[in-house]
Parts: sequence; C-alpha cells; structure tokens
Amino acid sequence: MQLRELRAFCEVVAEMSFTRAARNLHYAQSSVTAQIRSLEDDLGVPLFDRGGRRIVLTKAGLSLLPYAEQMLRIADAAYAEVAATAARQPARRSAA
Amino acid sequence: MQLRELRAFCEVVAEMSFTRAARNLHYAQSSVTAQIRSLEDDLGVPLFDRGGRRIVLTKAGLSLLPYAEQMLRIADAAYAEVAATAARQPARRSAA
DNA sequence: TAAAAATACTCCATAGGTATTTTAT
DNA sequence: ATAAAATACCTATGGAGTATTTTTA
Repeated sequence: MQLRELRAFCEVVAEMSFTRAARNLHYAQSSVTAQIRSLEDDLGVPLFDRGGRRIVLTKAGLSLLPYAEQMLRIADAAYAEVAATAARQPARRSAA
Repeated sequence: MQLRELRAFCEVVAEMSFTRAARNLHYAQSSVTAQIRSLEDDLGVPLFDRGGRRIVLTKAGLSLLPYAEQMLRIADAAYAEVAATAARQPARRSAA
C-alpha cells in the first residue's frame, strides 16, 4: 500500500471512472488500472467490480475508502507542517 | 512521500540509527539511507543532522514524526479492516 | 456500436543490493 | 581504530506510457 495508489483509488471513487481519474491525475488510463491492481494485489481483495463500462465499489473497497481519505489528509497536513517548521527554522551553518 | 519511506523514517527514529533500522526492516543500510534521502528530497528539508557516527532529528524531522506514525497506524488499521470485510463478504460467482 | 477497462508491449526510473570510502568519535 | 553513514556502482523490478483489444450498456 502506497500513498500514490491511495490517491488514485480515491480519485477513481470520486469519479467512478478509471479514465476520468487518470485525466484528473495526469496519468494514462492504463497506469491507473495498474495502480488499482497493485493495491488490490497488496490487499488480496478486489476493490471494484468491473463491468467493462461501469465499475462499482466492492464492500472491501468501501471499507478502505475512509482510511485512504484520512491517510491522504494527514499526508497533506504533514507536508504543510514540515514546511511551516522549516520556515521557522531556516538551515544555518553552525549554531543559533 | 510514500508509506515505505515513512516506515523507514519511524524505524530510524526509534533506533536513532540507519544501520539498526535497516537490520530491523530487513533492508541494506544503503537502502535506508536512500529512502530517507528520497523523503528529504520530497519534503525539501533534512530530517536528520548527520555526524558521521551519530544522527539527531532536525526540528522538521521531529514535526514529521507524529504524522508519520499516525499514517502508519491507519495503514495497519486499513489492512485489518479490509481483511475483516473481505472475510465477511467472500467472493462469489453471481449474486447472493 | 461506442465508451470504458483490460491487455500487450516497451522504456526508463528507481528501489534495493554489494562493496567501498568517508567521517567523527 | 572503529563503528556508522555516505557513496559508487550494478541489477532487476515495476511504474508509466502508447497502442490495441475486449467488453457490455
């Protein structure tokens, strides 16, 4: 499970489409397919039921969603917090 | 930022040693070095001050730590929850 | 039949390893 | 002198792309 894959997963859920998720994330459609498959392999369970043209979240996929969203929110917060800390604490040569 | 790197980061902090962290995680020492560098590149700020033989967390590194720990906890919870859901919802051929 | 996902393939970046060098205690 | 991190280098995996095929609504 990697954050990159969770980002793709959340976008696919938001769009309910691999193709539109790929467009939004600036990936090729096949790359999003691969990311979701990688996530499914890692978890050992399908996250979507595919019907060629329509996808639906599985129960497992639905159960993953809130965790994925929370991890991504925390990741964003971490970036912001680290940046803020670095801004308060500029790199210096020796000691303060 | 990837969960793999955050796992390495947390283990390095726990051990305050790249070498011991690598042993615990079954990585080579140089791989842990690379993961931490990748994380630092991504965040744009050093996470440890290196002194050849002793490392200390930077302010930025310290600020990242709770976020990293939380993301890893949630990841563990996600694995467990998805597995539990899948166990309740075994794959089936057609409909229930 | 047409829109969307899967697949086949290619390419390249990078994750991880081994071996060595540098560094600071 | 030595333990630990950095570095150099190599390999293999897999992430991302293009093009095509399959599927089903």
